[in-house]
Amino acid sequence: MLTSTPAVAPPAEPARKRRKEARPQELLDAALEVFVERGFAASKMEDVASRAGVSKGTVYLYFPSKEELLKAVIRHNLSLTIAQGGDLAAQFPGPTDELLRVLAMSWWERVGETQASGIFKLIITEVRNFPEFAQFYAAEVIEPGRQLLKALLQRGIDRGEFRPVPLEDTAYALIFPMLMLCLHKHSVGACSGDIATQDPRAFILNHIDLMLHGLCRTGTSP
Amino acid sequence: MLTSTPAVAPPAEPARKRRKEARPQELLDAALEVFVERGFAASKMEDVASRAGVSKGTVYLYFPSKEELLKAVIRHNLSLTIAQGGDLAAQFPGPTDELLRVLAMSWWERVGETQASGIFKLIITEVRNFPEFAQFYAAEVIEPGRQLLKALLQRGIDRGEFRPVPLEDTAYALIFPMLMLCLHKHSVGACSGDIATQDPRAFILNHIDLMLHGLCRTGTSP
Amino acid sequence: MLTSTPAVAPPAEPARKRRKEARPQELLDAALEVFVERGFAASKMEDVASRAGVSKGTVYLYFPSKEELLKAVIRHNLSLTIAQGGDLAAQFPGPTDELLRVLAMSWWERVGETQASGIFKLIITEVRNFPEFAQFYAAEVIEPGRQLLKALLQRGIDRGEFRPVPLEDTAYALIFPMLMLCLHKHSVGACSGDIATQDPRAFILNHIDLMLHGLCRTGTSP
Amino acid sequence: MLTSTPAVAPPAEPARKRRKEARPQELLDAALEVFVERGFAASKMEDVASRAGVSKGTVYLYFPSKEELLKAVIRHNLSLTIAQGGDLAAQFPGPTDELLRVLAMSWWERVGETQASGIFKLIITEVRNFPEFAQFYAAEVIEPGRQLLKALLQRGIDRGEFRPVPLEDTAYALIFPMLMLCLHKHSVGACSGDIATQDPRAFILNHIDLMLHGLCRTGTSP
DNA sequence: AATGAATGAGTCTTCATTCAT
DNA sequence: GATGAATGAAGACTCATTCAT
Repeated sequence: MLTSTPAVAPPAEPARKRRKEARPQELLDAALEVFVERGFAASKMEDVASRAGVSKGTVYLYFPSKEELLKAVIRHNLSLTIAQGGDLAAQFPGPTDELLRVLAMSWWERVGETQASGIFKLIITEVRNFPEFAQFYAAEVIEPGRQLLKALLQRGIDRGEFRPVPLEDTAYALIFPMLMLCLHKHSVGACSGDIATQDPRAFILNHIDLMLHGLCRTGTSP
Repeated sequence: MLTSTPAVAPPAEPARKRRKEARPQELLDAALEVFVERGFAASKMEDVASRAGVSKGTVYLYFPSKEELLKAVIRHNLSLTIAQGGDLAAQFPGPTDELLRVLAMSWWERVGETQASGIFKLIITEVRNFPEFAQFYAAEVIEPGRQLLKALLQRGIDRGEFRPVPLEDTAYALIFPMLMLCLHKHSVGACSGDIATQDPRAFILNHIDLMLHGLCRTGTSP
Repeated sequence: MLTSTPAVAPPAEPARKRRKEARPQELLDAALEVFVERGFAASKMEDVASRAGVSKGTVYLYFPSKEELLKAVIRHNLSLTIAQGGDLAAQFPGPTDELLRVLAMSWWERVGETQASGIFKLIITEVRNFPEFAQFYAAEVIEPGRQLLKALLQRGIDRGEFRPVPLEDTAYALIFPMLMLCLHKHSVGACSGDIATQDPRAFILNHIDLMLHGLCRTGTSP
Repeated sequence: MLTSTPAVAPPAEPARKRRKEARPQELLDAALEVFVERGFAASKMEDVASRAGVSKGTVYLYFPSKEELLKAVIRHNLSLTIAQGGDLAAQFPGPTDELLRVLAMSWWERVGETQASGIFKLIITEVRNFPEFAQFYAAEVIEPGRQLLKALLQRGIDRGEFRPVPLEDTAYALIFPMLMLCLHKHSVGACSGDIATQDPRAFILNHIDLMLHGLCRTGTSP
C-alpha cells in the first residue's frame, strides 16, 4: 500500500518495483517450503500465496499453473544445486581423503543446511507423476554428481590412496547417507526432533571416516 | 470364479466368503501400490478400488476413509517389517562381518525386493501430514532397527573384530544407503531404469565391504 | 435361525411362517418410526431393516423401493386413521358438547397416543415431494374429517346448543391444536420433554372447554 | 448489472462489493426456501446456490457446510421471529380482546405471510436431528412467546375481562392453530391450493372469536 | 425366504483457475 | 500489478438397490 516514500528516502527503488523483481524468487521459496511440507498434491496455491505474502491471484501473474510452479521450483532448485555442485570442482592439492571431507562439508553447508535440502524429498515424491523430471534430474544432478564422485575416487586410486573399488556403487554409497539426511530432515526429523542424528556434521564426518577406514580393525583386514 | 471343485475337494468355503476374508489384504496391497506410485493425496480411492478389482464403494466396506486406509497400509506393512526384523534377531555363531552380510541380504530379500519397499517413500512423504505416524514409526521401526544395529556393532567391537566407532551414527550410516535404494526404486528408478544401481545386491555387498574395510589401502590408514 | 422346534411344541404355526405374515406390518411400523425420527430423505433403509430386526435385503422382499415403502407407510397409517375415524361416526344421543369431548378423547387415545401420531409429521414433511399424497390425503383424511366436524357443529347449531359459526374455519380451529400436539410430540417434545403440555388430555379438555365457552366472562359477551 | 449511475448518484459502492455484503442474506433466503420445500436432507447445495443465483462453490465461501447453513438459516429466522415478537410487546391501552386481535394480525402479517413462516416446518422436521436447536428454540422462541401470551391472558383476567383459565394450556391453544396455518401453507397448502383456509386472516379472526366467546350460546353455558 | 457383500449413481466439498474491480 | 469473489471440475463418501449364496 505504501508505494511512495517521502523525499528523503534512500536511493532505493520504489518498494513496489523491488517487490516485483523479488516476487518470483519469493514465490519459488514459498512453494518449495509448502510442497515439501505437505506434498505437491496436498498443497494449496493459496498456502503458497499466503506464505509468500501475496494473494491467490498474484501467483498466477508469475506462474501459469500449479504444475508449472512445481516445475519452476524443481528447475530452480536443481540449477542451484548444480551451480553449487560446480563450485565444488576441485583443484584441491592435498590428499584425497581430505578433499572428500571438504567437499562433503561444503555440500552440507550449501545444500543440507538450506532450504534446498527439501528438493530431494520433492523429487523422490513427484518424479513418477512428472516423468520428464527423471531425465532432467538424471542429466542435471545425478550424472554430474556421479562424475564428480567417480573422478574423486579415481584420483584416490590413481594416487595409491584408495583401494581399487567399484566406482559406480561406491559413489552411491558415499552420497546416499547424505541424501537420506536431507530426506530425514524434512520428514521424520521434522516431527520428533530427537530422532536420528542430533549433529549432522558429526554424522557426515563419521560416515566419511567409515568409508575411508572401515569398521574392521586395521590388522584384521586381509 | 472357481465356485465348484471336484468331489474330493477340501471343505471349500463359498467363493464369496473366501473373497471377503481376502479383501482387506487385497485392498492394502492395491493401496500400497497406488499410494507409492502417485502419492497419497493424488491417489484416488477409485484407483485403489479398481486395482484391487472392486468398485469404489467396496473399499469403504473395509476401511472407513482414505486416511484410515493409509494408516492401515502403513501399520500393516510396518508390522511386516518389524516382524521380519525380529526374525533377524540372531543367534548367529560366526564372525560379525559375516552376520552383517547375512542380515543385509535377508532384509533386502524380504523388504527391498518386495512391495514393502514402497512403504519408506510413503512415510517420507506423509509423515508430516500424519504426525501420529512419526511416533508410531519411531517406536515400531526406527527404535527396534537402531537397537538391532547397535547390538550388532557392539558385538563386533566386543569380539575385537570392529574398531570402537560411534554406535548411533554408524548404525544410520549402515542402513541409510539401503533405505535410499528403496526410495530410489520407487522414484527415479521407476522412471529411467538405467539410473543408479543395476544390481542392488552387488551394491549392498559393496556397501558392506566398504563399511567393513574402508576405501583406504590397509597400510595407508594411520 | 431356530425354525423348527421339537415335537412337544404348541400347536402354533412354525415361527418362520408367523414371522413371514407379520413382516410387512413390522416393517411398516419400523419405517414409520425411523422416517418420523430422521425424516424420509435422511432415513436409511438399513436403519428401517435393523429396527425391524431383519437384514437390509429383506425389506426389498416386501417393498420394491424406499419410495414405495414411504407410500405404503402413509397409505397404511392413513387407512388406519380413517378407519378409526369411521368408528367415531356417532349415533350419540346426548348433548353435542359431550359428544365433542368424547370424540376428541377417543381420537387422542387411538391416534395421538399411538405410533400413528407420527404420520402427520411425515405428511407435513413429505407431501411436497410426493404431491400425489396431497390429493390422497385430502380425499382420505382431510375431507372425511372435515365432514365429520362440520356435521358435528351443524348438529350443535341445529339443536340450539351452538352459535351459528362459520363451519369450515371452526372445524379447523377445533382440530389444529390436536394436530399440533402430535407434531410437537415428535419434534420439540421428543428433545426436551418438559416443553409444552405435560398432560395432553388435560390440554385437549381445556381446548374444548375454550372452544365451547370462550375466554370471556359470560355476561361480557355481546 | 447497474454499475454506472448518473452523475448525482449516491456514493454507489462497486457492484461486487454490494453483492458480497448481500450474499449471506440472499443465500439464507434461498436456503430457507429450498429446505422448506424439499426438506433439509433432500435439498442439494446446488439447488440452494442456483436459487440464489450463484454457483455451487460460492455457498461455501459464506457457510462452511450444509449443516452450518441450516443452523444459520434457523438462527437467522429465529432472531427475526423473536425481534418481531418483541415488537408485539404492547403498551396497548384498550380492552384485551382487541389487543389479542391486533397481536394476532400483526404476527400473521410479519411471520405468516412472509418466508419466515417456513421456519416452523423446518424446526418440526429437523429438531430431532439437531437437538441443539431444541434448547435454542425453546429458549429463544417458545419461552418468550409463552410469557407474552400468559401475560396477555393474565391482563384479561386481572381486568375482569376473561374467565380464570389455565394460563399455560390456553396460551398453547391460542397459538397452535396459527402455527398449523404456517405448516399447512408449506405442506398440503402448497400442493392443492384449495384445501384448508382460503382466507387465513378470516380464519385467524374466527379462531380468536371462538377463543373469546366460545361455541355455546351465551345463555346456554352453565 | 433371508442374508449381506458388492455396486455405482448421486452429493457434499475442495481448490485450481479466472476475471472484474 | 494486485486482489479476492466467483466458478465448476474433480474426488471422497453414502446409500438405495441387486444378487449370489
